[in-house]
Amino acid sequence: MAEPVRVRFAPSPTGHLHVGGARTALFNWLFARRHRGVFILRVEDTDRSRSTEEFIASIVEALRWLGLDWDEGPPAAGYRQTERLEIYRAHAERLLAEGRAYRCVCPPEELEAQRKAAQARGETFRYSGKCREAHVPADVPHALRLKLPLSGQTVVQDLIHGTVVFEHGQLDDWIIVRTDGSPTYNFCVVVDDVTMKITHVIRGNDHLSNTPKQILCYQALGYPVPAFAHIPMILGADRSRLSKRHGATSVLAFKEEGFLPEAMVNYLARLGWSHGDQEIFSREELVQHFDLAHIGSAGAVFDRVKLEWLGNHWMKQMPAERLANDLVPFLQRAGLAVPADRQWLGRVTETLKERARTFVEMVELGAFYFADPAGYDREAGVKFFTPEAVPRLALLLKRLAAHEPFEPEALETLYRGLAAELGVKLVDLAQLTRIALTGRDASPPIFQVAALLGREKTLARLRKCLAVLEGKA
RNA sequence: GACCCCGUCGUCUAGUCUGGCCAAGGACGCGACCCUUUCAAGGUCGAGAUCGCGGGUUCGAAUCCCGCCGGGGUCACCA
Repeated sequence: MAEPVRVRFAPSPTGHLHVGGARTALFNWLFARRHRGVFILRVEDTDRSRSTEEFIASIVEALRWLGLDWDEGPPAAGYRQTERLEIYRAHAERLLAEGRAYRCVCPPEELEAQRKAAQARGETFRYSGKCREAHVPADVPHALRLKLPLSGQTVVQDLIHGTVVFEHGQLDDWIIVRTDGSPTYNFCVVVDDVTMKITHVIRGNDHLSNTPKQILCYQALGYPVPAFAHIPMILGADRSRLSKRHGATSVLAFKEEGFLPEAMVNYLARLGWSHGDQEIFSREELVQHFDLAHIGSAGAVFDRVKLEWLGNHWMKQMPAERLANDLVPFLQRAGLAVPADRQWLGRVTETLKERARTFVEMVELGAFYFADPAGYDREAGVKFFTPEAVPRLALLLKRLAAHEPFEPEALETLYRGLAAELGVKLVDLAQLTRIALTGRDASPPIFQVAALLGREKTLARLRKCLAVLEGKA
């Protein structure tokens, strides 16, 4: 048996979890679960000015919602970079002692000037190496730079992109510790991944360019280099990196909209990864089939419409109890009374799930179950509130008052009989009833609606409608 | 600008490593029809890709090689 797989997701809490980060987390999680390995959550909060507790809580909430549980990480201590400063300091000191790093006192303003000059000349700025052999004494304020080889190349064996070669001439002695003593991101990542014994670094493609610098750091430290897999980025419709201007990108925003986490996970997994022609995956199937080999190498455009399709698909799969349960907060938010009868609510969701992609839509489509319609859809009224509507409603009221049982099948029999009797089509009676009961000309099957509403409410709404029509006449 | 990555229907993709089964398959979306008490859902059919472009190698290339073009990413004492 090979060494156990250990992977991590390392967000920096400077914002909410966005879909790109969520997919990175998902791929790591799937890889860990697939190989019975360990999934670690690590918080990269070294940027104290932008990192907040609120964002950490938000990211945790998003991961929980998606069902991506971690084996190691917060709230346990030791998984936040701000708690690990001593570890970075020790590693930096060792590099310095072993001559793999050196003190640098070049003033930032001077470097900035050189950067501008290089840019003007059309070149990439690289640190001159001025302090490399300067032997700066420890008692003057200094930054620490990693000493890189001047020639040769570093090869990244990427599990997705294959062999990627970087010339050392393109790299420079980068800063691992700032003048204020704080470690830099690239250095922390290496030290963390090494000390947490990470075996596979699965992260966004935007980090591929940083990888040779990091590999050189592993080597300077004398540690084995983990395997790398740089997954392509998620793009907006214009094929540039997905951002807020492309619309909702926060995972929690999709939760608020009422998407099922199953749909989100299914969608995200299929965005960039594939398993033949299969589109629908349960969490278990994903764990069973996921592999890095079938992650594509091209960026993928985020397609909300396809997510919505999956939203509807998973709604249809979900058992009534689960739907009833999950719908409650959305009812509350819409200001609708939450019915005490959960079983009744379950039956209501059964009639709604075919046409809803999210819980917000479900509430919107089924509001009439929980409150009397506020009015009647204008266009529907024009079409169905004809002169014949009044006598028809009156007749329906009369027949419905004593009809037994008040259930879909019996109601349909009654309606069909009445339609034949009046010489009209069923649809005429059905639509009239639909508008009276729901306020609109589109709803779940009307006999089910009536049965669910019960005789009392059904009659009351028909009566109300009749009154309105007579008042108008 | 330099370096790196990427390039199959509008979108997600199968196929590319191990050339022929691909005059390119599936899915979302779109159109039509069927079903039907409405709307959805479902079913059937259809439009939609000269596999970024140009050369080569080969009996044969989406698949191998070279060049070009296009898009994206990275170049901080940010993460």
